[in-house]
Amino acid sequence: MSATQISATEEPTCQRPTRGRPRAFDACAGRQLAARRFARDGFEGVCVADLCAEMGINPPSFYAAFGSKEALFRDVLAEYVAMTSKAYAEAIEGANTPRDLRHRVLRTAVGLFTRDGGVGCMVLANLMQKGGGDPMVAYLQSILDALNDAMLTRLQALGLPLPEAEALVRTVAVAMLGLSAAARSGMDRAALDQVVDDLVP
Amino acid sequence: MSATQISATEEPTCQRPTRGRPRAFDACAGRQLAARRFARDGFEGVCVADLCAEMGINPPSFYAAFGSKEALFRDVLAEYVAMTSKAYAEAIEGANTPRDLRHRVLRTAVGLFTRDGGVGCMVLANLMQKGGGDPMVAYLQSILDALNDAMLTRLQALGLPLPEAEALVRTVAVAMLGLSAAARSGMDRAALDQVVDDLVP
DNA sequence: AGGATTGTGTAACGTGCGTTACGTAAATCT
DNA sequence: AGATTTACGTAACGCACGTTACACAATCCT
Repeated sequence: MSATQISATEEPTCQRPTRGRPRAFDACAGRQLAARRFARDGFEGVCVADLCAEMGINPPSFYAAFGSKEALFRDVLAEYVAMTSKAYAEAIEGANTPRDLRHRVLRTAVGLFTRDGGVGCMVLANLMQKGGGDPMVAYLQSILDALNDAMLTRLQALGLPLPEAEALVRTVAVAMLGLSAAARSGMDRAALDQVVDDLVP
Repeated sequence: MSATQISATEEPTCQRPTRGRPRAFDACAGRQLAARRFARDGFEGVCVADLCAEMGINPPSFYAAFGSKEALFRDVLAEYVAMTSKAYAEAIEGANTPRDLRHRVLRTAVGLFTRDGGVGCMVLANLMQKGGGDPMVAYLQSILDALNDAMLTRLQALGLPLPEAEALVRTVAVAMLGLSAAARSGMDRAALDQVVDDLVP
């Protein structure tokens, strides 16, 4: 909900105004670079100076292009959520039994977590590293809640009673936390897939 | 290895010199408080000023008593590792089948993670939040490696071939990462125990 | 060409953090 | 009592970080 949060500076497509001096760097590539770093190191683990250095720009160019560190994070997070939630939705809709849902969702998660060099989940990584009082945590948690609700609804539609469905959702959530952390720490896709098979009886 | 790292300022027992002005605060209680915060928020998520405020002291007293933030972290981490590794060793030794080992270790982990208000694992929480280049990560990883080696040895002693044993160790490691993060985010012991039962077929 | 608009580089500001200098207070030892 | 040892409180330092002022450069519109 509250999906009317608009990018602070640019629309999703990287079109630029036709007047004035053109940019000397690729802002879209910069966003991708930032997305990778935010997923790997978390919001607090990334500093603007490093991002600027990796993009080959100076701080004023960064702020002109992205607004602020937090605005950039919100942008790449929104794009990440849009992409991944679609993948999870397909996994959930395609599941025909509770066990199948568990397996499909976890396999999908592994596929997402091992993209881009195996960096884990941007949402989970930031949830795991932030303190409870942070305002951003509420938003990250709401993203997770949406996924859990989707799983719960599907499991009930498949005939699973509520208590068992909730327990299964918790199990999948715990497994995803572990898979994300393991992917970030370097475990490769083959090993993670084997772990999923081992975790889904 | 290299176990001769000695506490920067005090021996494990909280004995104090008999001369000079006595302390106006309980350093042992302060260490416990710090241990809880380091496990919950990670090394970087704790600031010295907050610790001082919670202990009711000023920074110079903190440094006189504990040496530095990092020295205090090493101290409480060493104590935590000594305590938990004993618990894990008992779980591993008491296991009679691979499935039993898996279940015992994960149950032990849940018991440890839900102590002290459900704050997760101090080692895993800090591993998950630190970047790869950090020198402290190597030490934290070596603690994990020791646990994994102990599991691997026991599994082979139980007759499990190496590839399967390694895969099972990876599965347990991933599950522990998830359980620690879930405990930190507020999942209670009953739910976590149920998750463990669900993850151990 | 000349003005308007947008981007860039240098250099700095403010804040929060870990840490410490320094003078003062409270205990023990001779 | 005086000297010595240890701890405390105030205040500050140095550094890294997010962020911005300001002057200059490059492009588009008329």
